[in-house]
Amino acid sequence: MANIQDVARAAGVSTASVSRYLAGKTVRSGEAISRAVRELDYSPSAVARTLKSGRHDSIGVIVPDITNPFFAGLVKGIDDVARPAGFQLILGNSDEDPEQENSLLESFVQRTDGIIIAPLVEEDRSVLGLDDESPPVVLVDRQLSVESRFDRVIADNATGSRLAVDHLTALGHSDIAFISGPLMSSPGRARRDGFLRSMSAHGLAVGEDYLHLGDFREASGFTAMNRLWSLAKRPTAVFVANNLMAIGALKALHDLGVRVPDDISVISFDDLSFASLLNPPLTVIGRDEREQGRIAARLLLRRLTGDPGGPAEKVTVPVDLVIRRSTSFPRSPHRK
Amino acid sequence: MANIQDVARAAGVSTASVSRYLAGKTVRSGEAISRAVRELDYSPSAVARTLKSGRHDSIGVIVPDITNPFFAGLVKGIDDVARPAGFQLILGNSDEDPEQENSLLESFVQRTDGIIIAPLVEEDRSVLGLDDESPPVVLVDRQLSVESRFDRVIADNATGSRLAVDHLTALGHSDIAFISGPLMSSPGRARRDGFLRSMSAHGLAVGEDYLHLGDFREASGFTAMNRLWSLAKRPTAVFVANNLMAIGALKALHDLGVRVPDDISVISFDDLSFASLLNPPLTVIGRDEREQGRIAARLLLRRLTGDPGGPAEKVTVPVDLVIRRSTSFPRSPHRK
DNA sequence: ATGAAAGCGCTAACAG
DNA sequence: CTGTTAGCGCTTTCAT
Repeated sequence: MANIQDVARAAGVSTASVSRYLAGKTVRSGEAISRAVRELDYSPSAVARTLKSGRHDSIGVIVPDITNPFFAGLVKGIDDVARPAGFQLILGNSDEDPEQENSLLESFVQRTDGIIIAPLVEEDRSVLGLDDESPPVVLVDRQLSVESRFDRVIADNATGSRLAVDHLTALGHSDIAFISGPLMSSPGRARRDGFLRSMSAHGLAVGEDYLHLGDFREASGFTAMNRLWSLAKRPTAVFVANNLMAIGALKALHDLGVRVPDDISVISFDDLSFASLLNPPLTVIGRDEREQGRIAARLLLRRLTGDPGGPAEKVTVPVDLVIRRSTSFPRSPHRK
Repeated sequence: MANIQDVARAAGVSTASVSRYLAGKTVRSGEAISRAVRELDYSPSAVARTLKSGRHDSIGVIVPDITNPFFAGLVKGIDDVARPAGFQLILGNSDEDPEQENSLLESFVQRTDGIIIAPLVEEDRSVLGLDDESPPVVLVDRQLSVESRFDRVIADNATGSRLAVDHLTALGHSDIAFISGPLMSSPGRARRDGFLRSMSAHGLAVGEDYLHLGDFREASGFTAMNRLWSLAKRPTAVFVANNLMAIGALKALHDLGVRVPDDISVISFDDLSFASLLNPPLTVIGRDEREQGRIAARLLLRRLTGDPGGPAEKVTVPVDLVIRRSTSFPRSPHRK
């Protein structure tokens, strides 16, 4: 591989001139350099460049589950604004595993100019352990409990839960179960708290039986739904804290031969591109994840290219209720 | 940020000793170095290390669409084997755009020890332009037309198409339409060729009307299906070349009020985790994408840690027919 | 086992 | 505008 010295020699100039030429500055012998570059098929070493300049021209994104369409959309949104700004996107999938998240984060701190991350838990030690030397970090979809030194863009989870409960109660439901995300994660907790608060605002109690803990993955929704249906007093509606668990729950009901919404109403957080194709089409609390990604990227770019200091900013993105066919008024007797 | 010199100074040794200590070699003053590292919160610069050693300890993966569950699964499979082997995964999404693919590839050539890519087209100039200096590359899911210098792992697309056609004809269909992927991509072409060949093996002709070109994305399946249904002589079955286009096609049929499989049978390439939840559950040609990812990763690791030379290997992964409910014998009259 | 020193390839003062 | 030069932080001979 040719290096800058080879080019300088071939063009009969100094390496500095080549470097300047490469940086787009006007150089007297640009012609000759250009030719030398072409003939030697020279391309500058990004590693050396980074070592010297400290710039990577790339930003890192760490998500808990790239398989989740929500995060896939988020990433696209980030790409929408990062790429035109001249930044490569580098993706990492923590797979809901703190160790992987930590190793990804450590790696990205060294390899990127800035990081956008959806931290696994509110007390995320990896993120909290970051010091001033680390590149700017913005939190997306999930936030931390104690710290507020990071920019962040979060969905309005409390309102989302309220919309779901309001919808269900308006239909006449009162026996409403909840399949929660992990309470260590900020959306997990916020959605559950919102659910509980809204229920009690409606004067409705929620028994232990009706509160199931999941982990945001499909299998846990499946398990929780099976448990729910084995209860002596079955719920007439269930609110599931995310899309993947909702799929699991739907599969469980399907296997059980339970009809939705005839036997039970189902509503979930997070829309899906194919939600309308499901049987039945799924009623959801949706939001614009791509826009959420764009906002996060803009927040990060501001730190990168504008004022690196300044107080941390929190932006909340709205959610909305998308009524499809998986919810209706309670129809069947729901005792076993 | 402390550097190796600071540590050496604090420990009263040379930088060489620190470097050796870091590399896990036995050093006399390991104790002192260890303390210095801890006190200074030292962590070695990956960039400097790479510049010197040439190693990145990471491998790059470039896929056309991270939103597609197939590729998401593939990436997980790669991660399954790359991470235990000590390699970070770095993901890039080319978004079916040759320019993005090229920029990603150029970047990854500089930042990784090896690359796994699903090239957009068979005549992929970015990949074909790679020279001996580039890190090893393995092709996954899609291959190139001319070159065979790359290891690759490909699905048995021809068999997949045959299984689909056999299934449909066994049900009694003869008016079978096909929504194709881009013919510039290897699976696009292989699946279409396989379809045509199988059809003629059954003595069935395929009119121009029944051959629609898509781009593997949802919207194109939607459009194609609408066209198909506006034909004077409608097909009684349609074979869609991938999962995303199948979703689009299903949406079109749904909007049109067409019943599946009563009015038309639908089968597609690529399974989906939620295929059984669709209305109706989708009959597909499936394969184990995660395993496909694992194989690709193993192929790459062999180049990285074992024999870098050796002839390129091609492995073909099997496909299978998963019969659900979207296909049945032709029932309704299908003339307009 | 250890230290001195060269150098990976580049950029950015600095002096001209 | 140009060339000289000093590193960025590390690994790795090469002597010792």
